[in-house]
Amino acid sequence: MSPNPREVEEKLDPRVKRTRSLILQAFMELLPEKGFQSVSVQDITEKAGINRATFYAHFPDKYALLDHSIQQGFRAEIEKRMLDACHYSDENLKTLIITVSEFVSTANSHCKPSNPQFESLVEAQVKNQLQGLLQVWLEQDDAQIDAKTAATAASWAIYGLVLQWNHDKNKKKPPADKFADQVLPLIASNLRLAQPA
Amino acid sequence: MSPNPREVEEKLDPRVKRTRSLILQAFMELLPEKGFQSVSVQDITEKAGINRATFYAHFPDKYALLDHSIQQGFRAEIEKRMLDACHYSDENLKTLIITVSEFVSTANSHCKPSNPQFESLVEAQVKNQLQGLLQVWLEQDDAQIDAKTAATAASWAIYGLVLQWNHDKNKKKPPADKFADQVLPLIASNLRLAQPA
DNA sequence: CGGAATCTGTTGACTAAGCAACACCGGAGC
DNA sequence: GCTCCGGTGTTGCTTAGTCAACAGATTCCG
Repeated sequence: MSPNPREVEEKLDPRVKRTRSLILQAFMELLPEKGFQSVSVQDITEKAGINRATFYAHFPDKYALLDHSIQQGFRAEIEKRMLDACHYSDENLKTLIITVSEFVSTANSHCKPSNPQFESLVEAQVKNQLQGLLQVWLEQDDAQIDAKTAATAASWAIYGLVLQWNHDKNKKKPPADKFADQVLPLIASNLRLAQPA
Repeated sequence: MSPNPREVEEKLDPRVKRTRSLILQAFMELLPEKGFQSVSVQDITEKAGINRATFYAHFPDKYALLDHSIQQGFRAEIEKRMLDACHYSDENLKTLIITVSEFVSTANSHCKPSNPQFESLVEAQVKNQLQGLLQVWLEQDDAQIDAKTAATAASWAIYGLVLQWNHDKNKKKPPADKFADQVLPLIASNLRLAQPA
């Protein structure tokens, strides 16, 4: 058998766990103070107290590290609110939208000056996880439209709306939960097509 | 050339630095919550996230670890108050006495229930460093009594007085700097014999 | 008492991390 | 143009840390 995914997360060499967390932590501290572009692999390894070669044993480059960080960060937010392992409901959908809104908002504030590579990685990761999550929510029953299609549409819709909301600088940008209330009917009607008849 | 002592402290393998600090930190957190006797090597390595064998690569046993911890702790206090690298004066001597008082006091409070092995290690370490420090203070000039003798006497005197002071439970135990003022003349007169004529 | 359980030190084989050196690239500055 | 400099990936060799297993020692409890 190839290594079990659940094992990979928990029972791995303590050195590896340490090193990864040192890299992640150093990276997170450097991001706000230097911006993504100007933080170098050297900066990270220096702050983490590890050798530069060790970094490359874990990540191909700093972009992969960013990718991984976003993935972990968003996943953590999802799990914190127990949105994984639950079913579809308007209530849960609203919480999900709020989560995305806040995540995108704080993520962008972590990386100044704002950087297209950064933002597109956030977008890709978040949409991807959204899509997977929604699909699980819908997959439990048969329906008019298949779960994957509905999940894809909804994840793009949510992310697009959040982007627009987030770019409402200063003026009239409502708090995340007000925003969620506004867009909820739109997304919900979309998803109900994939709910049991 | 054998490895320079100054290099040993700074330019050593990052893994070694990490591991030692993990051990120290775990130990310090465990001491107050379990007491020295009931802290096992397993507890320490578990909390530090290292392998038990790795512990034994750094310290022969938990007593050696305690010894090292006390040494580091006291040295840090001395350096914080810049008592190393300075000369003899009543002012400096008073600060030194206060430092010892506070160190012994907080050290004992860190280890409950109080333990004879613990206390005797504190005593040995502190007296040893005291002796060395005082000797350096006195060594700068000729005098009636040689520096080593005076330093030894003074370090024992200081430690003995501090112990007595520290065992004045609750009642009438003055703060460290009042205590220092009381005993200062005693120690000072002792040391002045080793001062330049 | 006796044995079950737990902690201790120690060993040898394996793996991750460190280090130094390399070629390579892209920009800054003369 | 040119070099110089700083960052990037990559390599092979060394060293620290991990793991599992071992034989004592100690404690605990029926």
